[in-house]
Amino acid sequence: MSVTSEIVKDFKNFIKKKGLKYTSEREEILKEILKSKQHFDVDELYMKLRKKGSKVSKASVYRTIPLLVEAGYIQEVYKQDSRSYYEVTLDKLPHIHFICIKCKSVDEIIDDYLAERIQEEAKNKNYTPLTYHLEIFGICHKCKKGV
Amino acid sequence: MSVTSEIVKDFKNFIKKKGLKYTSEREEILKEILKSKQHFDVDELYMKLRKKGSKVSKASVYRTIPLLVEAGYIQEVYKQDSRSYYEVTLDKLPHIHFICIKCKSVDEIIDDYLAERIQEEAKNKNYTPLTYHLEIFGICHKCKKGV
DNA sequence: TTTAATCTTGAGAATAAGTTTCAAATTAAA
DNA sequence: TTTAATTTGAAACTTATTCTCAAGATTAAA
Repeated sequence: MSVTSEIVKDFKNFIKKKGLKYTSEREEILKEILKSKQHFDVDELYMKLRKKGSKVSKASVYRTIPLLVEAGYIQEVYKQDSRSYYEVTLDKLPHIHFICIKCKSVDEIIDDYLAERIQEEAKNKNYTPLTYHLEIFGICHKCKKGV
Repeated sequence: MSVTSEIVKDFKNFIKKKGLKYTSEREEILKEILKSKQHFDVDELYMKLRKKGSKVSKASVYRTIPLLVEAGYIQEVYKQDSRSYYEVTLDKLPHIHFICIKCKSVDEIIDDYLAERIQEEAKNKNYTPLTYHLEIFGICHKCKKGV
């Protein structure tokens, strides 16, 4: 069984367990998202669906995203200009973004140790952590050299 | 000379260097912000100013904030419900925010080890780190118990 | 101190992401 | 099927932030 159909099956379960109804719109949106290899926002996702001939509405996209976040398939990675960007989580750990304040480039790393420490800190505070954003603002190598 | 008047003097210099004009509105806003001991958003700041009898407009508050960020006196610390929250930078270490997605409460800690590790990671990537945002989203103790 | 050029202001209109409303359509259980 | 409950699309709504513009303030020079 493919990874995608495995996830689709799990999502159906998740929806049912919540006493909700499994609809073709929800499945379409999930499947489209699983194809994305990069960050995406609602508009991009909606446009991709429309171009494929899907009749799904933007409202449904907005309504489905929180479900997918709750189910753990996607996470919000950053906000920019009052727009939220998401990405597929899968088993990827939330990662660190380095944002250069000069050239606006975004680089990323995954630091397992840091991830663990963050989980610990959350638990010390009696929080049930779901996800996190770590953005480091600074100046990248290229800009420092004046490239 | 007090810390506040020192900053006010520096800000005036900053404004002049940029070829802008130093106005009473800009000074009022800066002074009010310097009094804040906690996170604030534009609305809170605007309300505080109005209660004191200030005639400053919300538009001016919105226009002044980017200048204060650029000058380094304040920084955006997180966004919630499409609203930005700021705090006075001074020499405070960037800290971690725990944001409860249910009750919207924000708690914070400072973790020196985490701060160091973040600096290290940045240097490994050849970045010159200036500041960072670490936001952990989850469910707080109270909400988990259903209070 | 007057002038003139430029910038900033307040008020309200505009913008745009995200949410809500509601009638019609779909789902799911009996 | 029948029926109750949920979901959908479309459009209206909400709300933070930005923009517009005429009137007022600041600045440097005369």
